Amino acid sequence: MHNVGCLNCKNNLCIRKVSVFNTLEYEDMLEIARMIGHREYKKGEFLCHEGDKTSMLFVVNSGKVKLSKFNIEGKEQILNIISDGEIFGEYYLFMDFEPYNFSAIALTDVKICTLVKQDMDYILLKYPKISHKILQEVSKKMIGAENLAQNLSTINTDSKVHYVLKELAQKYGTEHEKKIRLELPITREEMANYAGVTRETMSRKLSALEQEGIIETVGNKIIIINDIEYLEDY
Amino acid sequence: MHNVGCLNCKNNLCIRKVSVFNTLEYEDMLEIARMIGHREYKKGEFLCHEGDKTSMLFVVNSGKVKLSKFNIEGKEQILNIISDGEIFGEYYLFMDFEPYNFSAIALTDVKICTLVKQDMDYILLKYPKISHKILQEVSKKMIGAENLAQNLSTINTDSKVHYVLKELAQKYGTEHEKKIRLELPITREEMANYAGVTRETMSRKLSALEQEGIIETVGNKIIIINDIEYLEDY
DNA sequence: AGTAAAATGTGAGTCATATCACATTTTATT
DNA sequence: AATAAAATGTGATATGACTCACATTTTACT
Repeated sequence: MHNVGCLNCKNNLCIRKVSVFNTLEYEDMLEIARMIGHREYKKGEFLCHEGDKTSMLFVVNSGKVKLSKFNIEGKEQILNIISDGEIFGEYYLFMDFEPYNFSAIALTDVKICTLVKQDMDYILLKYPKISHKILQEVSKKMIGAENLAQNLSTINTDSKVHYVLKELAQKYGTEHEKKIRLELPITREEMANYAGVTRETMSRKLSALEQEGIIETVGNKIIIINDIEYLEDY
Repeated sequence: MHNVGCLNCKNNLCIRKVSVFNTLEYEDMLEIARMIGHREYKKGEFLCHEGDKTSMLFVVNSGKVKLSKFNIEGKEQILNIISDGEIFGEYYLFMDFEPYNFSAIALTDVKICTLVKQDMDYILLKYPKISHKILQEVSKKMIGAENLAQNLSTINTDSKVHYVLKELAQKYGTEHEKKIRLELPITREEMANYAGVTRETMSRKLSALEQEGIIETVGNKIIIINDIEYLEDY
């Protein structure tokens, strides 16, 4: 981790691209920008650890971050992937002394803006609209978490793999003539850790889908989904 | 389902026992009470179905409700159990036309108070404190959902069973001389559907725990946990 | 109280996935 | 460009939970 000055945001307001803040007046955004701390992390670095007690809001300015939990045997479960313009850690702003229940790990080199709880308390009081925006944000994530839980509870491994493909396609896919081009932000192993299967199983299931013509792989980082309906209908 | 008048709440303000509302002045609570709809459901009835598009806040006045998702094969995954004084459906107040992603089913005969989205919009505007309270509520549930997801991702069936016992103990257990008396609001099958295992596996694992002296069962509805530390340490 | 229905316990067998092992490919680093 | 490190693919095997079946117990209902 590397602390950098406010240079990033002076001319290029990071919070402007964050939906939680972007309905504010420019002057109000400037006020908030003054409270923001800036950090940079290299790929693979931890932004926070499960169990940490510091409460702050993380704004991803550039890059991607995964939120994960690790069980005793060290197995990772990815909960969410956060891209630039998105936030995380927001629910700890409303609970006192509750330790983080996840770790955040940089998937790429990232630039992060942070807001500490005390400042956020002030901001929420002064701009009640933001509360509502955050409620929308948390609500959406809640539905995501519950869908993930349902997916993980299935014994059907195929549908776990399909689920991850659908999730990634929705967030990182671009449609071209009924096909979806998916630029993967994560490795096969991480796809497995998101789906709740082993790396080997993920590898085998993707091969099978390619055999059937449902998907095509281009190297390791791109997947073309030929038949998204097949994945959805399953 | 059975619609009842406001009788329940005239003399006995249901929202008084709800943390989201109970810091308001009495007059304010009365104002809100006038907007409240009242319903009663028999055990087993659905309060809402996954896919429903009506958005309302449910307040459980008496009884217990489970929130579940069902996959295509009909397998149930219980997401949460809501007791009297608690609310659910709150995250749909902040999203437009988003269908429910769970079904709610009465575990006992229940009395429910409801607030429709339009009224809640007014209430949130007039009493901004409530937004903050709801944020706390949703944040807590978010952590619960993520913990559930992690639990379901484990291949270790023992730890899934332990997880459910710990969760239930925390909510429905009473401590007596280092032992925890747990009055179960759900059946073995539902415990299994919460843990993400089959009924048979749940049954066998509980028998094993009883063999080892970790727990004792008293009929089907009471479990005495002799060694909670064993479950926590695992 | 008596009967039907639901919930629970438990044995036997199957099978899909985790695990282990290792070759191969891709990516990162100097 | 060369080398090391990481990621990926794939075969063989084992294992443990799911499935099915049915006896038994508990609960609900008239």
